[in-house]
Amino acid sequence: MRDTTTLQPGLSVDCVIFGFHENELKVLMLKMKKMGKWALPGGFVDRDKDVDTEANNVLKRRTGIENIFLHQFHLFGKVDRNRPNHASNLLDNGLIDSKFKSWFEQRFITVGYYALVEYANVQAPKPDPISEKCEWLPITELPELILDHRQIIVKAHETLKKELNHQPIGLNLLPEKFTMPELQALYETVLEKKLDRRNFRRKMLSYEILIQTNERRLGGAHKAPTLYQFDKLKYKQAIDGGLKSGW
Amino acid sequence: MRDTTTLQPGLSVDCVIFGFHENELKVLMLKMKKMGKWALPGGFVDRDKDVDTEANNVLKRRTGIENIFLHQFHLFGKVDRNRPNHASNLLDNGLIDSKFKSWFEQRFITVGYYALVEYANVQAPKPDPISEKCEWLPITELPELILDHRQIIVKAHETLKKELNHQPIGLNLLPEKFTMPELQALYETVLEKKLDRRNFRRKMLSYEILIQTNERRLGGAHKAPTLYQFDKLKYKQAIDGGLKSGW
DNA sequence: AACTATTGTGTCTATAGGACACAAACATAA
DNA sequence: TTATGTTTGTGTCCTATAGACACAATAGTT
Repeated sequence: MRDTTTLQPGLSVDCVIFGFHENELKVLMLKMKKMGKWALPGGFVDRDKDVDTEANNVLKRRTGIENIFLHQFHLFGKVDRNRPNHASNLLDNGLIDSKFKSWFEQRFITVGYYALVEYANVQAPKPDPISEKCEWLPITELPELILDHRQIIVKAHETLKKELNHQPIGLNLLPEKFTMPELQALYETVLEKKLDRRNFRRKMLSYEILIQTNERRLGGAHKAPTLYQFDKLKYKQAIDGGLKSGW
Repeated sequence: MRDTTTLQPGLSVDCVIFGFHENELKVLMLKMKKMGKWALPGGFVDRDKDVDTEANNVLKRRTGIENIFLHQFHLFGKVDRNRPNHASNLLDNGLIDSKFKSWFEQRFITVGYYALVEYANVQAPKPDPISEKCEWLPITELPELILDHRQIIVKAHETLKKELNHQPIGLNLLPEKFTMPELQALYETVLEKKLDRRNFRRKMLSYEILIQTNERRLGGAHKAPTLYQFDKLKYKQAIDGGLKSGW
């Protein structure tokens, strides 16, 4: 714990870090020591640092990744969101020193950010001193979370769904090369609904943001699908213009 | 100025209050005494009050309106957004007492909200003690604003454009009864582009959220347009489902 | 009564979206 | 080597929606 006098009082940042693996949307979470509950990676904001900067630092500290898709999506400002026993619980479980108790007892608001990262790029996520581990958890089966962190994740997911129409998110969540079925599985997972295989392909190709390689993904007992990669320039242009209509 | 000890330190709320009048999108602004610059209506958040609550209070204090469309859209968290001379300027112009100077010198973040109100319902907007007047200004010709308030308005306008596809905003910005050309003018103003008169009517009616009255707006040297009003129940359902595609 | 401006209504066409059929190809088993 | 199961790649049909545009109806003005 840093010297709290350099921190902006009552303000924190929490990051909902999304990854995609085995056809599941996952969130990077920390398991608190003793308490057993899970928490979003977060941080406190230095008085002399931008809020965005701290969000980037959180992402860097837990994943080692920099300069990746990271969007602020909501401020959670209810007065009782860390009341009434959060500080006491932290203290009782030996997670903070008693001299910091009053710091944690004050009313806290938190700024929610969501990040899209390539699952394979985060091999060994790093827990913080008060957490016993840092792991990917499927968004569909979350355990008990501290405070309003479940609500924060729900809101992040809702935002991601809406943004999907304005930003082809695949670039950030998928590896360099991927197949059309894999891209579709990502969309179906985020949107929580099935899409027609042939219509999906037609529409996705119509954006003209994909480059077809001459490689195929072998190994399955069926026709080997072609590998694609994003045309990053056209991808950026498509985002700026906004994708026409939705899914 | 309230006793600052009851306030959440370094946190404010600013409201971009949109109105529609004479085919212009307007924003309710305060003109600061002496300084001459204009500012968004804002407020400080009590330690024991929700942030949303203070945003509603700001709206109530300046317009007298309660329970109206009010959405949080962004937290502005750059460390230098009120630096370096804001507190000194306030003091030099006699707008604050010197005992509050250090309070205003701290780093401030602000939560942006935007509101949609019926212009005619705000006849005499109320200035606060440090403002000489409170008026509607056209969004297209804003004078010099304090701090990053221009940027906040731009972001609010961008958000409104995006939301327009998910929420038929007319209900909040127009009077009880209105004509189709008036509704179209609102859309054209918010979107900053012309729409085809006949196609607009067709699409708007297809939502089935309007009720046609048997009244007409007389006075023009031309065919008198029919007055419509919103079917509030269907309006709500349409919002929940999300309007199909955009403008 | 003629004129002007704007509203109300309808048509045509191009495009996009949803439902669906069939051939091609990779791995495995016979 | 051949047959089989499974999934990919491609194309068609139909409908809904969107954009461009023509013409009649009507309130006020001259």
